[in-house]
Amino acid sequence: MTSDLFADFQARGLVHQSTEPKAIRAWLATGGRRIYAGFDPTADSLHVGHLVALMLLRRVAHAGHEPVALVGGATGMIGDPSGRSEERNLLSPEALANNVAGVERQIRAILEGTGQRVHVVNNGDWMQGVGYLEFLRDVGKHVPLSQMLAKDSVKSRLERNDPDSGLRGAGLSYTEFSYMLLQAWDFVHLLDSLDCRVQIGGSDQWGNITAGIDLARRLRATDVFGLTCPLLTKADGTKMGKTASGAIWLDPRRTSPYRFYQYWINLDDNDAGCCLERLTEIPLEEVRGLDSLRATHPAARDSQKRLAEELTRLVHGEDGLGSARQATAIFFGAEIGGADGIAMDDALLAEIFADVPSREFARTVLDGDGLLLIEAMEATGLATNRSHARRTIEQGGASVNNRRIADVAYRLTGQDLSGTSTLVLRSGKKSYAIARFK
RNA sequence: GGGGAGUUUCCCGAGCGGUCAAAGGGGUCAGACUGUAAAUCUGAUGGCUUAUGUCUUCGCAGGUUCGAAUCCUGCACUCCCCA
Repeated sequence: MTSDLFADFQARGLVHQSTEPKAIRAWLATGGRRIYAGFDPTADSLHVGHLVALMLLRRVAHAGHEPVALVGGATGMIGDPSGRSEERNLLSPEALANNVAGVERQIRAILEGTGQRVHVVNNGDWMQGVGYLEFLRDVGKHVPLSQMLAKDSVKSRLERNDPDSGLRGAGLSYTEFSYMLLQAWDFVHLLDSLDCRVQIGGSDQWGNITAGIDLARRLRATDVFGLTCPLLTKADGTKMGKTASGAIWLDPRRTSPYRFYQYWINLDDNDAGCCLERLTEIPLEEVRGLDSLRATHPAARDSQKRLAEELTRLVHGEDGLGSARQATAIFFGAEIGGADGIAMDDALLAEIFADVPSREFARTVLDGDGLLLIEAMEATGLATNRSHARRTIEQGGASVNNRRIADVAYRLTGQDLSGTSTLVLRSGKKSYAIARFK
């Protein structure tokens, strides 16, 4: 099965720059080609910002080609200066190995199931044994300094002055300057080992990609291609996937499926369209349909719902999507436990309320008269003091297991537990706290 | 060095010697509305206990008063003007 991948990319707004569009298109017209994108292991998990590249590789696979995901075990030792204003801190080899393992696992999880052979390679594997002198002779000799200096990633950093000394060009070390040579060599290596002739990446990778193309031409006298996609940004200019509380990660231990799901649900109307195009595999006609629905019935937020559903399923699986939905129902007021509420056990509650502050009490405080709700609210931090807690209750803002409690003198007893030892307190609409009784 | 103005509860900013826990605005917290948005509207907003109670607050330290955030003295800091 082969389709016009290049045309598909264009239709979905995924082409920013490319070398020889006609040649790429022709090259991709035959199935079984190998196309690569690189991922730097700067953390043990990828985040939302990496989704565009991951989805590009999935499209590659669906078009009948073999995706090659390169994890930068070697380049991660150096740090890519592209798109950064300051020198990076170097990672320790141990941290890097851990990051590589985490990133590889995530890439495999997302690319498998496409029915295509998936190559996940680590440039550390072929760079480890290469000596410095050897590299300078085999690679460095073939790269003109003028071209290296002309790259935007280098130029912008060279123009930067050191804030303390005012020294010109203090913003880029020789180490990071050399980064592009490594990435260029990766391309040549993948050309040799896998006959991989296309590298794709974000628009900030253009310089590194063309460096590889030049090197391949000089060393192998053969044509290879490069393609970049626009960096995904929000309509207000801020980065996609960043929130006030940090990045949205793909690892559920860093960002729970619920929060991941919520990120997309809350996406601004202006940003939903391009996300549907670039981050999902929803057919374009359907995307257009959602676009017009969004214009006519913005309140229904079909686009956001669909986006959240597709992406949560992709990243966290059907189970993750299920728990995200359940958590959503509960977060937005569904009653927990009791006759009409959603049945819950401690484990499920712990997962759903993973990000919520919690507090442990002795089980015995629930015996007899029980624990004053006011005290529980203060102890869990839902209220800064007892007066605040009392006020909240008086104004109808307090609930236990999502059941509103308006009685200031209410006392919590064993009857109020929703799991075997857990109880969910809420103040206002979205401020939750967990009380555990052991 | 000389002259003037100021320092108020999270912030800004009113505060007649008693009726000031202290106007008003912002913020914050709740409620209503709503698209889990924005805007809007309502209530609350020192602590403790919940009553028409009590304790702590108005730069710091003293003083005058039955009684002061409000008057006096000294100290600290800030701002403005003239040199």
